[in-house]
Amino acid sequence: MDSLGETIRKLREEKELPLRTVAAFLDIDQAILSKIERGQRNANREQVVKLAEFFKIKENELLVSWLSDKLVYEVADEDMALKALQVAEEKVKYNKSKRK
Amino acid sequence: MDSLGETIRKLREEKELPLRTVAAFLDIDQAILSKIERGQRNANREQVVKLAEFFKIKENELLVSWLSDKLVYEVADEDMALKALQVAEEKVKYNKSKRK
DNA sequence: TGTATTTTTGACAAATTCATTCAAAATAGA
DNA sequence: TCTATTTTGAATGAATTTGTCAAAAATACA
Repeated sequence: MDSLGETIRKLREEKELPLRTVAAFLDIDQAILSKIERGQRNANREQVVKLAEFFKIKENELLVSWLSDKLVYEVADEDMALKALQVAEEKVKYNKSKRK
Repeated sequence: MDSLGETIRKLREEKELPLRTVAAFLDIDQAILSKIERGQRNANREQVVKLAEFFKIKENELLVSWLSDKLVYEVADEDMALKALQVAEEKVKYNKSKRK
């Protein structure tokens, strides 16, 4: 149940790399990466894709992790969070079938 | 499977009220309400609560509709949309159990 | 038709949020 | 302690959101 931040921090620490190295690859300030790892900032799509490339993990897995983090953030503190997520699922399924 | 906008437009038309009337109750310009009804603008929490009050419907139902709209919007155009919603659900459940 | 009413649109401004940079402070390890 | 790394927060600028307003478009209906 790791967040994107926790996931990439673990990966980075496994390889014993400083923030600097990964940040350079992403072409961002290391302060930003530090914040992303601790969930204080949102990564953008491009950064997630590059992170997957850097750590050689499946891009889609990391994208799901990133997207779901954003969703959780969106409904945080709402009593109706779970219900809203379930209804959103229905809506997405409905839209999908409608588009065919 | 109605969006918040569709829901409140139907309610307003049932009662044959002009945008003006509902907008006045919400204390917003009728242009904004027009856009909310057609999904071009997001309502805020306060407006949703007032709309429920105005139309005398359950506040929670309208909040779920509003929240789920935002979630759908967030994952729109993403292939991983459904998966992300499911993972987000797991995360919310996990956080809930953890907070106890 | 013509007229009144309602709805939609888009330009604009204000307010708010968001991302980024930077340097200093805190932390960790030898 | 010395050094490298990480975290923090203030400052800035960019981007997004929010609302106002007036005109245009659509609608209703005599």
